[in-house]
Amino acid sequence: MSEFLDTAAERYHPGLSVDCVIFGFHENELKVLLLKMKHTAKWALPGGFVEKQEHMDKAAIRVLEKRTGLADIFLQQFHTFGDPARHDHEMDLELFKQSGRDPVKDHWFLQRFITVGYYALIEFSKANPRPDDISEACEWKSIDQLPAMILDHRKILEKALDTLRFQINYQPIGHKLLPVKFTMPELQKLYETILGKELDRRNFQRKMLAYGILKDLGERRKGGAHKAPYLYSFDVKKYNAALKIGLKGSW
Amino acid sequence: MSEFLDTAAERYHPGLSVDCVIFGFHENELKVLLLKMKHTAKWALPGGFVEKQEHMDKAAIRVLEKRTGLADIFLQQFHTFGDPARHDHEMDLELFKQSGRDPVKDHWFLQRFITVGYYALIEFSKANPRPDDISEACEWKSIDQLPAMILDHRKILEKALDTLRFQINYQPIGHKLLPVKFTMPELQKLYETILGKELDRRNFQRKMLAYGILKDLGERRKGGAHKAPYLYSFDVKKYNAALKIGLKGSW
DNA sequence: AAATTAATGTGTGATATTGACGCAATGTAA
DNA sequence: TTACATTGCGTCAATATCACACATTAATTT
Repeated sequence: MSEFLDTAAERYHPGLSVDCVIFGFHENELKVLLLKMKHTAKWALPGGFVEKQEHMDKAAIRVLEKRTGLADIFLQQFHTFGDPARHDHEMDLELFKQSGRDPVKDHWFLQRFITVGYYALIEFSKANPRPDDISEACEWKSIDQLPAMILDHRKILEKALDTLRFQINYQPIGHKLLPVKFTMPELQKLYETILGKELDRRNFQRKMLAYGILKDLGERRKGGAHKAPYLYSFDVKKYNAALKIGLKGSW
Repeated sequence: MSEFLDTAAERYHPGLSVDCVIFGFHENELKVLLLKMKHTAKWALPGGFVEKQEHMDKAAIRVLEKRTGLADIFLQQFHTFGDPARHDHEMDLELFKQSGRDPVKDHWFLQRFITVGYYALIEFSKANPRPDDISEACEWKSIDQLPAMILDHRKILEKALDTLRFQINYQPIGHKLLPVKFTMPELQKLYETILGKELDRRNFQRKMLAYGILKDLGERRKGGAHKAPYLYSFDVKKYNAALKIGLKGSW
C-alpha cells in the first residue's frame, strides 16, 4: 500500500477510478463478485485506477481479469458517478494512517474521485475469484443477500442492475451468464431473477423458441428428481443478429 | 484564455470535462446546439470543466444554462469517453500558443482528458444561444446536416442520438422538446425524426391517444394550407407515470 | 414392480396489439 | 365553387399476449 501511494501520482490518471459489477448466475441466483476489505467489515466492488495513457475500458478489463482469471470478458460501461460526497474522506485518511504515514496535503490519493461503472457478465463456473492486496476475500454474493458495502458501492450496484434490466432485450444475457448447455427452466430462472418477477413457464418457452435463437440439442439433463428437461444451446449467430434489433416483447 | 490557463489547475478537477449534446426540435427537424470555434473551421459541443468539489451533474447544468439562458433543463448522462487518443494533443498545443505562451510540460490543460457526455432536451423557441469565450458562434444545426466537428465530438453526438433512440419509451421526449401546445402531426414528426423512419399517421395517433397521456385542447391550429389539426398538451402527471414503466410498444 | 410425485412438453381459446389500409371532413388556394 | 392536400375516424386481418388444461416423464416411494 505504501509503495502504491508513492508511485500512484505518476502512474495513474488523477481523481479517476473504475469499478466493476461482475454478474454471475449459480444455483438459480444472480450473484455479484465482491471483495471483503481489510480493516473493516465492509465489502467493495472490484475496482482500480486508470493508467495515464490507458484506455478507460482497458483499465476495467485489467481489473476484471485480475479478479476472475478470465480473458475476453463481456463488459459494458453503464454510468459515471461524480458526486463529490461519494468519497469518504475520513476513510481515506484512515487507510493512509494504516500504511504508516502521515496524510500529506493534496496527495493524489486524498483528492476527490470520479468513478466509472462497468458491469460484466461471466460464466460462473469458469471464474476463479482472487482477492487483491487490500482485500482479504473475494466471493460471490447473491444480489438479494448483499453485505454492507463501502462508499456508494451499493448504489453503483443497484444502478448496474437497473441497467441490466433495462437492456435485457439488447444484451446477450443468457449466452454470457449460462454454460454452453442449459435447460429452458434455467434460462427462465435467469430472466426471472433479473426482472425480479415470475413468468409463465409455457409462455416463456413459446416466446423463446419463436425467436429462433436456440438450438435444441436433443439431449436431456438427467439426474433431477423429475422429468428430464431438454438441453439447449444458443445459435450465437442468430442470437447476435436478433439482439441488434432487440428481442421484441415486453416481459 | 491565458488567465484561464493560469487558474485552471487550482479550480478544476484534473483531466475531466463534460460535454453536452443539446437537442431541440424546430421546423420538423431535430437539431443540436453547436459552437463554432475560433481559429478553426470546426464546430464543438458545448462543454466545460468540473470544479474541484462540484457535483459533475452540476457542472453540466452550469454549461447548459450558460449556453442557452435556460434554467431547469432536462439532462441525462449517457456515456463517458475514455480513449486516450480522443484528445488531439497538437490542437491543445496550438491553443496554448495562441494564448501567447510557451507550452509548459505537464500543464493541467495538456494532460489527457476524460469527458462525460450529457444530453439535454429543451424547447427550441425558449433558448437563447450564446457563444462563449473560445467560440465565435452558437447555432442550431440539423442532425442530418452536421458540420465538421473537433476531436471525437461527432462520435459523442452519435452516441447521444443512439441513446435517445434507445430510451424513447422511457424519456419525456415530447414534453421537453415540443411547446406546450402541439399537434399530432408535429408529435409524429418528432418521433419519426428520432427513430429515423416513417410511421403510419393513423396508427401513430391511435397508439398515442391510447396511452392516455394527452389532453385534447379542443382548439385547432389555423393558418396551415390545409385542414386544421387539433392542438394537444401533455397530461404531465399521467405522462410521467406512464414513462416510469415505459410506453409499451415497438416503433 | 407399480404407484406417486413434481416437474416438463405440448396445446388451446379469449383478448389485446399491430400493421395496412379506406373514406369522409376541412381549410386554403386556384 | 372547385380542386387538393391534409386531417379525423374507422375497419379488418394478422400477430402477439395472457391465462389456463392436459399429457408425459424420471426419480422416489410404497
